[in-house]
Amino acid sequence: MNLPIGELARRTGVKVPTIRFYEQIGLIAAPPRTEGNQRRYGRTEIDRLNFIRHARELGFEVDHIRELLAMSQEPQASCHQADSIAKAHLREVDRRIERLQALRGELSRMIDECGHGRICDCRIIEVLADHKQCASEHVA
Amino acid sequence: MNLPIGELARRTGVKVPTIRFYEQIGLIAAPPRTEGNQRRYGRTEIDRLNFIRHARELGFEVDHIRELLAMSQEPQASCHQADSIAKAHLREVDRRIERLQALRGELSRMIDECGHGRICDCRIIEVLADHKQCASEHVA
DNA sequence: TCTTGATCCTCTAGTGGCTAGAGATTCTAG
DNA sequence: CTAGAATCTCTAGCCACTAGAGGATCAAGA
Repeated sequence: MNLPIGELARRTGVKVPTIRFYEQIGLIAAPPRTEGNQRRYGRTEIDRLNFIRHARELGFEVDHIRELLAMSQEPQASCHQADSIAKAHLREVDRRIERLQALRGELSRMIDECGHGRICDCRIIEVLADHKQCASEHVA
Repeated sequence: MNLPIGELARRTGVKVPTIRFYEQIGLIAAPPRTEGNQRRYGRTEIDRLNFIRHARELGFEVDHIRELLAMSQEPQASCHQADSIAKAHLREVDRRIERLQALRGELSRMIDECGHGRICDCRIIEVLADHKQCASEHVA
């Protein structure tokens, strides 16, 4: 192993400055250095970064990830905490999906109704200008 | 009209500091002031802020909103641009929904699989650590 | 051994889209 | 006229990075 930071970045899909940033905020530990002061990483860090990247992609906040990581390091602890973090997160994800789907509907209606001509006939501008009644008698 | 900033905020649902911020970044024009240097707004600003707020709620970025606003000001122009901004945005929204739904599935599987015992039996950490095969032979 | 150029280092500052707070001034209702 | 609510400007903070300057180090080839 003994990977330089660039190689770790390549293998985990986390960018070099981001890895250093994660070290700075204590999300990953400071690794050993070469004589010339360069970081060298091992298996552990690949796993840990993959964990972090995946969790970030799933929308977990850094503080949650920190908790999860801490928990994963004392396997004798109860997983009740991890479970409830995940449940809270699931609720949040459901809320987001709901909101995005409503938004999706509105957006595609906007697009459908666009007159494809001049701005003055375009519902996109119109709809955005008027929240209360998003697609009704307004052309006049 | 001649509304003070707080009243404008109340009527548009955009917070006072945010209105000032929008002025600062040039999203809305600097309004006339009273002798005592306080901002006073009219109809125009109510409309414009409603437009902005609605577009932000729909997830449009400020730069996009800027373009849309500019377009709305020359009604003889083509709405092709507005249309394509909205379409690009719709695609982005679709991507987000997709990813959130994948996440949803993973989260609920994680929760189902959590043995409610010790961390070492809990898949939450595990599933997040390993993207490729999210729920297979890994307990060992 | 030397050189080259890719990679690495630290540090500061910037991003987006606000939000919070200090400390001073102005407005308005009673 | 006065009290207190609202306003003003300004700076700094938030999150999770990202960019760039200016310099050091590493690995491979000649």
